[in-house]
Amino acid sequence: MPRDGTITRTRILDATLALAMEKGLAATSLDEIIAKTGITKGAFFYHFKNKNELAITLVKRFAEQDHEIYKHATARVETLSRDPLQQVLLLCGLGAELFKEVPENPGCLMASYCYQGDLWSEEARQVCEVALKEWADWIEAKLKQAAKKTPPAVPVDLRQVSEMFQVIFEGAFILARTYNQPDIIARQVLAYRDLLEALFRPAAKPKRSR
Amino acid sequence: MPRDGTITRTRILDATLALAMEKGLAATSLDEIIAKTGITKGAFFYHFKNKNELAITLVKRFAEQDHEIYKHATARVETLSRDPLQQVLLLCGLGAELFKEVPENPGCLMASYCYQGDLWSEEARQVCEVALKEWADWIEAKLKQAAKKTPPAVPVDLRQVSEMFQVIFEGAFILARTYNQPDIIARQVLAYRDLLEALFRPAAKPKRSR
DNA sequence: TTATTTATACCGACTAGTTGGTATAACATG
DNA sequence: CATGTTATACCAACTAGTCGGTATAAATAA
Repeated sequence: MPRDGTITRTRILDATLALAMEKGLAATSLDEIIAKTGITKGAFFYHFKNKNELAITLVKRFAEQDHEIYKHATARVETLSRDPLQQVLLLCGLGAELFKEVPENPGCLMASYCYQGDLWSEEARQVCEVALKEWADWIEAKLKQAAKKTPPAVPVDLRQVSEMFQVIFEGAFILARTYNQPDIIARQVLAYRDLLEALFRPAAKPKRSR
Repeated sequence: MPRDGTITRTRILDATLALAMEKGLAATSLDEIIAKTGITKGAFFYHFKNKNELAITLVKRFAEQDHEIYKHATARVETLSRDPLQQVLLLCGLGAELFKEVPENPGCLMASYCYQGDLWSEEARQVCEVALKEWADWIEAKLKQAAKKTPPAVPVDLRQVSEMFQVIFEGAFILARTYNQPDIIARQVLAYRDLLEALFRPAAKPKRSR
């Protein structure tokens, strides 16, 4: 056996991810990827049959890592509290913490893909959809439980409120880049948490009840 | 005066906007833009000295149009209600309406730029920042007025809550593309509106007050 | 133990086509 | 005719992708 090729493969993916976050994968040439990885054309095309396969492999890995975070985070908050609403609020806190000490160039590969038609194949789309859905599903289930105990202060579509979790992240990434303020991500997630808390506040007692 | 060149100029910008939304400007070649506009290289380079100037001109025009919508929408809701909170809630309703009958490929040029480093010049960034800020400023002012009348149900950073308006849009665009459901944009804005309403609900009366 | 085979992993020059951009001439219109 | 507008022809640099060949190291055979 020659030396382990999965190392090179991983290095290619890492380099590509960094470049994709910074300038978009569509605008990144293979030559740049190759240079950053420190390999040659030949090596690259040994591991990936073309740029598109690289794109899909990369987003799949991204989705897998997201899934790991999902599993870890939900498990964690479920041990920290038994109350479903508290679990969701804790999840937000955890999410904010993740972006407190901020990565170099915060952003989402999926978002970057979906504004670059070349990469936005149906296959890539589905990978992203599945990755996003599991978060919303979990949150929705929790909020529905919470709503049984404490009815929301106003009538709302809890599915939308759940999906908003990711809407916040995706939107905050963009504002963080536009304002050049990475900490906006954590702040937005915390604001979302506060709004959830307000939603599930015990309602104001009317004049007299029952 | 020879024939009017501003028509061609506008046609170039329109064609470019459509392509940029669909596949990203970085991945769009000048040849495609030229073909879609129905002109030639010579005409193009008469109007724009290079692709980058086109990019900046385009985002500036986008920001101007955004500004027009801002002026129109805020003026409208300010006539519809005298209550600042209601004005914000109405603005959300208006925003949702705008995306009810949905444009071809909903999305935000600014978001598309900020994931494509080539285009993301400091100049472009500032144009976007100004465009985004005016919305947040207006909403923040209104919410602060509202907070005087009715203190928020939980302590929140009203600046973040205001900026969330755009966070919702930007994030919803991405989810709309990922889920292939354009109506998610209107739904998210409405959910945001509902959360705001919950936040400014009169607080539950404690055992006894004053 | 040593030589040979075999499969994986990698190299770097090459190609066919595309890219953004230029030079220059033709055309339109006041 | 003068100016603003558009067309044609072209280029150098870069693009993704190919191809013949090499290095490595484990498995096998002598």
